[in-house]
Amino acid sequence: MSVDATVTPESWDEQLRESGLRVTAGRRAALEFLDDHPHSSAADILAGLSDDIPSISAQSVHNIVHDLTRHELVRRIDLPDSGSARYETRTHDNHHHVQCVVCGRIEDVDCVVGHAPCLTPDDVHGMTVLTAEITFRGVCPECEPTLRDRDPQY
Amino acid sequence: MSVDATVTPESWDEQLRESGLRVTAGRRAALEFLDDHPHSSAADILAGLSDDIPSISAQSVHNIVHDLTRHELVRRIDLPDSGSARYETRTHDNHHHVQCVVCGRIEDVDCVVGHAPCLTPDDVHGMTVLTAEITFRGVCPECEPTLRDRDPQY
DNA sequence: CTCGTAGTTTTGAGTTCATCAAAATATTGG
DNA sequence: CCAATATTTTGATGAACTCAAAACTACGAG
Repeated sequence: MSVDATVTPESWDEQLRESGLRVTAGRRAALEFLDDHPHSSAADILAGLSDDIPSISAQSVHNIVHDLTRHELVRRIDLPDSGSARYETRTHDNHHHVQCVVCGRIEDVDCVVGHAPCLTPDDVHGMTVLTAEITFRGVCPECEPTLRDRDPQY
Repeated sequence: MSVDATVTPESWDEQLRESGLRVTAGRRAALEFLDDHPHSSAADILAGLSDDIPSISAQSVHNIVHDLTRHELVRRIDLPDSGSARYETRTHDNHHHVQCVVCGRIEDVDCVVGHAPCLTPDDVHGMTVLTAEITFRGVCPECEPTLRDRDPQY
């Protein structure tokens, strides 16, 4: 499967250059793939890029997402029961996520209250809060019947 | 190092039995240790229990925290840059966490707004939301000087 | 346009965290 | 105290990610 070309490919090149990163086929392809497939794991990215770039290696993908994360071109997400870290291209809009506890499916949720970091807790033990990441956990429509079979109380 | 005995040890036994779990030395010790050392990793627990229970193995610790998590006697936390999953005994009060992005230190934060799940997002893609977990990320007082040295903009 | 340098990718090995399976052991109801 | 079964232990296995050095490539200088 190849990536959708409707997203202007040049914009990634510009963003890479603006971050002081060199433009390589792997980085461009990873950004395009993540834009089309948000919440992908490193393994997902490797599988998605292997057709276009047969030489790509798992380590390269790890290097790429690591570098892109450090320069905030992608955002890394760590969730329970997901096996591995996920990545997405939406980096500066302070959105959040819903995760189905049954199938693990992840979807975006727009900022809940006001502006980033969205919430102002009382006692943060003297820490300077930079961001607030919210993960809603629940059950998606497709999984509710499954859950009801196992646990009629729901 | 041994655990603090001010927390009634019997209460853990009761909670284990109420959950249909057998009372074993490992489970009791793990609960006591986690109560004194919240946000511990499996490795932390293993190290903390080895003095009292020399025969304990890493696999036993994984079994224990897995079983206790399933029965909601402990809660598992997955955070970025923490290396491994963390566990804590506060399970039913819907509290949240602050994490220092420099040293990784984790502290508790009490529920921010109203009742659990604290927040009601607009579009959750049809999912039934059960919980909302908030992770604040920031810099703790001890690390701010360090950060200023590296990045004078802060 | 060519070359050189420094940033990237690749190759290969290694580490950590966690899971699976089966044998040994311990808990608890009877 | 015994038996049934849950739990721990032992050992093997796997997945995700990191580390290090060699091969390669982007891109600016000349």
